[in-house]
Amino acid sequence: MTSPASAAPAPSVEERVLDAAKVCIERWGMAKITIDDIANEAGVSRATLYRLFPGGKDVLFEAFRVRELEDFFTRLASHLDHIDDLEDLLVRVVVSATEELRSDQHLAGMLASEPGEALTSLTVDGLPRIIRIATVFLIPLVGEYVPRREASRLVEFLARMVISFFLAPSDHVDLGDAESARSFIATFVLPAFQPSLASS
Amino acid sequence: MTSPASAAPAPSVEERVLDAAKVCIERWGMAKITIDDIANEAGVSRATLYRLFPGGKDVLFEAFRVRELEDFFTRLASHLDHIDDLEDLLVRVVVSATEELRSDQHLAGMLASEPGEALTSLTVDGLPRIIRIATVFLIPLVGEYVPRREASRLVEFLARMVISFFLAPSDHVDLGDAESARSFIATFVLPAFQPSLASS
DNA sequence: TGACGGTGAGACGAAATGCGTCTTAGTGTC
DNA sequence: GACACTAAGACGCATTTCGTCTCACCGTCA
Repeated sequence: MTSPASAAPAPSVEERVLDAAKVCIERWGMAKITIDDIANEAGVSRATLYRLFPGGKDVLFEAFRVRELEDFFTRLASHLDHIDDLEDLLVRVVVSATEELRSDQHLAGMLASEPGEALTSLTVDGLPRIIRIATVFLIPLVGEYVPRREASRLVEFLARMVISFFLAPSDHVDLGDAESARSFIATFVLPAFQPSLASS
Repeated sequence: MTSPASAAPAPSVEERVLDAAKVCIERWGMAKITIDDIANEAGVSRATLYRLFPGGKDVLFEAFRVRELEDFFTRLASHLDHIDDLEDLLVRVVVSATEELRSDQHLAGMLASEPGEALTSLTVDGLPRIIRIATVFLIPLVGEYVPRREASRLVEFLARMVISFFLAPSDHVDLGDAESARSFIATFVLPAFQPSLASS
């Protein structure tokens, strides 16, 4: 099993539990999961699970969502190398993020079978967390072009727009399309965050 | 909604409930379903559900499985027209049944996420029911070639073989392949049920 | 109109399930 | 041998689910 020669770096117990949570969620949906399901799937006792995530299901689910988001932005950031222009960077961010959202089978399944839960985690409950983690991941990149304070507002704005257009596509804007996204960003984003360049 | 001009013949309450059960099973799996889930999905009160299926979940699930099987054999029988030879008929039966089993997404999902439940319904618990319904559907066809008593044994044998080879494929026999199935039937089936033709 | 069957809503107690904490015993490490 | 970590599972409590029941409502038909 945990062969020392294996390429994988022997996942920690915490990671095993979060992986198990993912399996359970895909199998049964968030609404139907119990602590025991996750503990059994992870091959871990319930006591261990409470030790790792004091607070039970709420804390565990929060950790799960954070990890999912970190994975999301890690994949996203991997598409953002070697870009030396703010507009190009923002276009790539919204296009890649939109593409990834659209191709996320897990998310699609959640939206289909548990729309309430899924929408909540993308809006009222989840959006602050999304913005927080997006900020952590994207500030280092965006910060090269705009002041840190502005960068925060910019990342938040992008996150809101990507999610909004993902959940309710527009007839006029397609953030999954580079052309359309560039036009959108040039019109609605850059003027607000680079006023000195608005007339260029 | 229930437009009178609609082609569909206004599904009965019972059918609506069984449809709802199917939706719930696909969404959550059999292990996690509650009576309320099905009642809500069907837009029916719990009282009505108990009125229709006295005995609750067990009775409802039994009815559900029976309907699924009847659908299965109805589709199967639709592939069996205009065959006037016993061997051809048996080949078509096992090939079509195997193909249908292999392409059944619902069944595949069940086998993946709830192997215990799925296997039980194909073997220890479910096989008698499968054989019973297979007999009802196939006896009229097979009965043209062999006596009724023999026909029952033949249908049962075929059902057992199709399920066995579906669950655990063989290196030597592929009942989804017409050539292979014909060879299998000529070797193992016909000699036992048409001994007079065995040497032909 | 009034009787009647079918239904939704929901109350009810009983049973089952899930939760969170705790204790115990086992295992590997230092 | 002390120690940290864990699986297993018992415990009491809260919640959910079950199965039955009553009642009000609605459409149909006499």
